[in-house]
Amino acid sequence: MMVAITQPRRVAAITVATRVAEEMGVEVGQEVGYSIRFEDCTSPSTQLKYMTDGMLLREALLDPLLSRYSLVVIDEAHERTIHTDVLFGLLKGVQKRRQAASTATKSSKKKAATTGVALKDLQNLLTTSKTPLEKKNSALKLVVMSATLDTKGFCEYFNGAEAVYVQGRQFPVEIFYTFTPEADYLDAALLTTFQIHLEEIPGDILLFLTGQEEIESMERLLKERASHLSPKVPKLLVVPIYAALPSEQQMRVFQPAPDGTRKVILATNIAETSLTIPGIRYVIDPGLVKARAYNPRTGVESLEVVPVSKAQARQRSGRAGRERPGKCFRLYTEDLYRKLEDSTVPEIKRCNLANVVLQLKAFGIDDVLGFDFMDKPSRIAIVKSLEHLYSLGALTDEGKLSDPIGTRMARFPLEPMYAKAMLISCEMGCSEEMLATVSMMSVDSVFYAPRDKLQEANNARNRFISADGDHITLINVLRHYIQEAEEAGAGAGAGEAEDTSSNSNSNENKKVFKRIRSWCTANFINARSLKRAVDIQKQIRGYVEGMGLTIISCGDDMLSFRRCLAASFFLNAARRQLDGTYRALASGQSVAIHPSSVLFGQKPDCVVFNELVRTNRSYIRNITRVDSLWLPELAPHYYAAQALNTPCQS
DNA sequence: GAGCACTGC
Repeated sequence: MMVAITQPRRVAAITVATRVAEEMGVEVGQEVGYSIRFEDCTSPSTQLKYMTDGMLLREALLDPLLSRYSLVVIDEAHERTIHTDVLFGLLKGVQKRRQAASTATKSSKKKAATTGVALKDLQNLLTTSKTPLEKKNSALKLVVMSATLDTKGFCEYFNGAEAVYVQGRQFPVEIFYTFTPEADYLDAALLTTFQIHLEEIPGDILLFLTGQEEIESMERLLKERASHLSPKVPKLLVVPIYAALPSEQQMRVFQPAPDGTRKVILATNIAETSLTIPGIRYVIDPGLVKARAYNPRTGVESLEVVPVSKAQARQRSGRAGRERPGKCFRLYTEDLYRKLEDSTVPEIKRCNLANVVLQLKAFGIDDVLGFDFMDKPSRIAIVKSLEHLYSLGALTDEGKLSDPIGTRMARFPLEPMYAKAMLISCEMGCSEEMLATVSMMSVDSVFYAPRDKLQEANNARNRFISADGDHITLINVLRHYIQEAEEAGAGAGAGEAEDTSSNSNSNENKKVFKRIRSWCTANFINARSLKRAVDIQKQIRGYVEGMGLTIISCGDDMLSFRRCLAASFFLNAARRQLDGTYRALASGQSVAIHPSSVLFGQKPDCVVFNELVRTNRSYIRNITRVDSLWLPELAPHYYAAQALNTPCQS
């Protein structure tokens, strides 16, 4: 039997597996391996399996007792990802069932859950548990590793499990607060940066900001001020980093600054946990973060700038003490720090639960409201998700998973609405187009539009534009990309261009990769996003075919495809009002077409959309024009025919 | 004519 160790992120699973394999003197993929989406690096001899928490959830769908594992270790549990929280509840249930099965043959039982365990304890657990675990249905051991200060909550949730404390390795970081609250934190950050630069010993600065726009404007300000520095003062090198930045530019943060130059990194939360930048001695923390918020009543998700939690503030300051002692400047008062929340609200309480509820139903948990969550989402959020799934036909009138629709939907690694769209498209003869659409919808925007080259970027996008809307435009991008990749690779698939296992043709592959990359650059396309979309497309195609369904293209019959979009996304339909604004038909709220849409300024009568983002206004994005009469025709259970057959006045 | 933190299957 194996040991599973989960991580919230893919890179973490790979790097920890690699490190452990190295220390054990084995090759990664043998005794020690990892498993993440699109990449399974394990073998029959694998005993320690590092994986993303989402991957273990997927495995649990196929093997609800996790019978291949004797021990599951949940690492970084304090991050409380949505996957971690669902795993908690599931694993408690699995423990109970396996315990019951094993106590039928054995009488004495040890406590199974432990919080915060050192590696050597872990090894003890492994060795001592070997013999009894050879038996089928033996008890499942569970270790939860968390950097949280409040272990009580974890121990209570895991039935009074014992806590083991491990000293972390970290250099001291001196914390400074402001004496009075700052009226303008950006101005304060600017001043603090130069104060450090002029008064402190060498070492790079990490400044946390809330988003791309803030980073871009701070970059301009810092560069402008730095150009006025006296020539006697060391130079200041400003480097931005955020997730949407193309990877070539992201790499700049890892290059050491030239001698006599101090690097200042302007980062979003990406530098808090996802990546570690060497050379940081100073951290500037304005104490704010842009976080996802969810209003279960309206079902609208939004991004809002909110104060960080104490745990986040500590995580940020820790970034100054990874290689040597450092300093952290918090741009708020100590009193304000004391008033911050202890920890960030778990993700499961801040987002749409449609997917979580669908997965739970697929596990056979019919009473989702009674599920043993460590932090329970609000009742209304769960009920909203149940209604959503019911509208999509995933649930029966009794609230059970419908078959085959619901069971098939749960198998797709997609949002429920996209999963349903795939199923509908197979019946409507345009599954190839829908496959491209859901793949493109599942990744960050592939259009890269830097502010200084906006016009050029828009011109590039015009080459792909469809007058019908964004979905077909995105299909065009994907089609062109795959064509380009095929021409470049002469048979090599677009997705494989980068990662070939054989070395004999690696030069050939390098050439292919280079050509594709320059095509992306020339067309202002984010290569990372598009590569991901191609990977997803391949994976979903496999799932569809695995269900015995066929992928067929409607060719140029985009009318059929748009009808299919209407049939799939009827819950996200909007109609133009007399005053030119739009009304979302399901919620009744007033929305506007986002300026990034190809339909912006086109005034279509009726549209379906995939995303509603709330900023100053509520904007809909990724939109296709449809005929309002299609809605009652294709979704009669949702739209009464008479409600929509009055033409819109224009 | 505006702007989307970060993950994950």
